Amino acid sequence: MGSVFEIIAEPNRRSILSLLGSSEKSVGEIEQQLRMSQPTVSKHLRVLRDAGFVESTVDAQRRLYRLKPEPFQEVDAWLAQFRRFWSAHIDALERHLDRMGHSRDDQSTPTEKNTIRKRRGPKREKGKGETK
Amino acid sequence: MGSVFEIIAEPNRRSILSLLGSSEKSVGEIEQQLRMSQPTVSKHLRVLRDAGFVESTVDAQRRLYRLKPEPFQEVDAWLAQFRRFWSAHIDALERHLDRMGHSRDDQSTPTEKNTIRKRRGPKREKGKGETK
DNA sequence: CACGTATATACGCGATAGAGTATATACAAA
DNA sequence: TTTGTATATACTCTATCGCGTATATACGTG
Repeated sequence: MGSVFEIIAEPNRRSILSLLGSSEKSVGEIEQQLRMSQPTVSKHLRVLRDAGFVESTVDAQRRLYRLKPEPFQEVDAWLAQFRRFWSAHIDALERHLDRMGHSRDDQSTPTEKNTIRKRRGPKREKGKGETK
Repeated sequence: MGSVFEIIAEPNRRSILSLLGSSEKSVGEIEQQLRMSQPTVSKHLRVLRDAGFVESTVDAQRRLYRLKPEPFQEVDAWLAQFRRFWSAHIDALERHLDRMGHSRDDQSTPTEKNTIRKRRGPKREKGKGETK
């Protein structure tokens, strides 16, 4: 599997990562708390480990998995190129997040606003709302 | 297509987003600069617009696409839960990012670094190495 | 050693995404 | 209107993903 983005595209994998965010866990614990089948958990963990998101240590028959930071930072690095851009739109953003029922406890940068509208003369119509 | 993560999982879409990061562009410009076929560009733009990553205005026969900030922030919000975790590992992280430059489809990381094996019975060990 | 537990892997299946080709639509200029 | 340009969509094909089922492997205990 290619990039870190493809890795975190899978909802169950994101759940696993979030779960491991609190503390390291065994496969069985993950299986139980997330209500996924054991093979499914193992396979996702395999993908996550190959991608560097997690690492494991052996404890008797158990494997304890925990997060590794690097791939997250890679995502963050990609996201960084858009930060300056969205910082001017935080208000609209909050509406958006509220609407989706997401909790946003982030700590983003509030800074300048560079809303550069460069529309020209009206041509004829507007029809901007294409099918949604 | 479900989440924002699935949207940005596609490499061509990430390229489009990065390109639009500099300034708004028409389909033709994207097609040319990224060397993708026109239908491919249009379809990706459709996906991106449906997901709220971009919006378009009409300029004669052209459509000018530009970024919208909300979905990026959504990704950022998810990432936030891991920030406190990786901040302790910045040094290792930088090595990681340096090393991987930008190569795709690479997961060569030898994840078997500190595998604390505590078994004692020699049982006929099979390749614990992750076959990939 | 046999057994139970914990985890990993193999295999087949159904769903779906992305690309290519062809065509449809919108608009402008002649 | 006809033609040319710019973009969107329909359709088909192929590859891959994620799951379930079944089995293999590893380990501790009796």
